[in-house]
Amino acid sequence: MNYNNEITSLLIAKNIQITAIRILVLQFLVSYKKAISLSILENEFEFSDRSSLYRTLITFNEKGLIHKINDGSSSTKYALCDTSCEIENHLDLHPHFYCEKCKTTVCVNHVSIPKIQLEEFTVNSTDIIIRGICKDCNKVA
Amino acid sequence: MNYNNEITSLLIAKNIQITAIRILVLQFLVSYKKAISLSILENEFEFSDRSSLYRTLITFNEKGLIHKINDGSSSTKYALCDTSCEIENHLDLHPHFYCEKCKTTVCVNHVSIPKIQLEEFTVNSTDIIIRGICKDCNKVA
DNA sequence: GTTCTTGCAAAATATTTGCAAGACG
DNA sequence: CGTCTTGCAAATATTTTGCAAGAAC
Repeated sequence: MNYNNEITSLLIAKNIQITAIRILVLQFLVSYKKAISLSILENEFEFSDRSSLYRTLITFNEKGLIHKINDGSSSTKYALCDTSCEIENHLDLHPHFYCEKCKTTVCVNHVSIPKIQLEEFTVNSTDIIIRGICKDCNKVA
Repeated sequence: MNYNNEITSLLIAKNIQITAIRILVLQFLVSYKKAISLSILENEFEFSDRSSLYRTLITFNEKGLIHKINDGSSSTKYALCDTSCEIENHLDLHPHFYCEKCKTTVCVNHVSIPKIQLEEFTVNSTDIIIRGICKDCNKVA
């Protein structure tokens, strides 16, 4: 395919073959600003199929374009990785914020994860979920 | 019921009505040392029913006897609260460690959660999951 | 006897896979 | 043509609920 823009460049950079649904999902991810779940994608792309969207997420995650987030809600979420995120060292380096009111999750890119060392364990990574009320929901209340 | 020991005392302290299955589940929780999921309880108590065990966990959680943990595995886990944990202020005050090899989760009681403040958000609580390899699995490897 | 708890069945939700058809290089 | 991707269907896993019977107070 020969359709050049930032989106396709991102895919190429991560060595992901370009397809229509992948472009659309990535466009959506970039514009949505918040973490997405499979069910959000299902609603957004009703013309497509759950399993295709699911496999799109799997692929993006495997190739290091997005990362997986467990925010404590019933569904797994995904968000775009930092540009600094390499596939060889594919870790979330920032906490995530979960709004208990609107149920959305965002990356907190400007805070870094403190490295907690534990004597008894080998530590590979650390995930932080911060819960509370987001700016928009605070306004409403 | 009139069956006095540490287990029933714990239930009474948390204002939980004493029943047979609740005693057994709590005994198991105390001795197991690790976080448990519903499916672990189902295997342990085959004579009982999933929904009863599920509702036991719900009750324990609501009454502040256990807390819920999302360790990134496919199932929700639960662990005994610190004795200091009050129902009015029922938060996990410690990180959890998830072993990527044996898939078990434990409380890291001797480390406390750093209080991360965010300008844009109202912060209610913070959950930390540390991933890696536990002591026992390190020995084997 | 009223309230709370349990067991059974089933629903609801979320995640995952097999397979054949289609698109891409 | 061979490989990768998609759509459809269905399986699996997990969580949750309705309801009636039973236990506790």
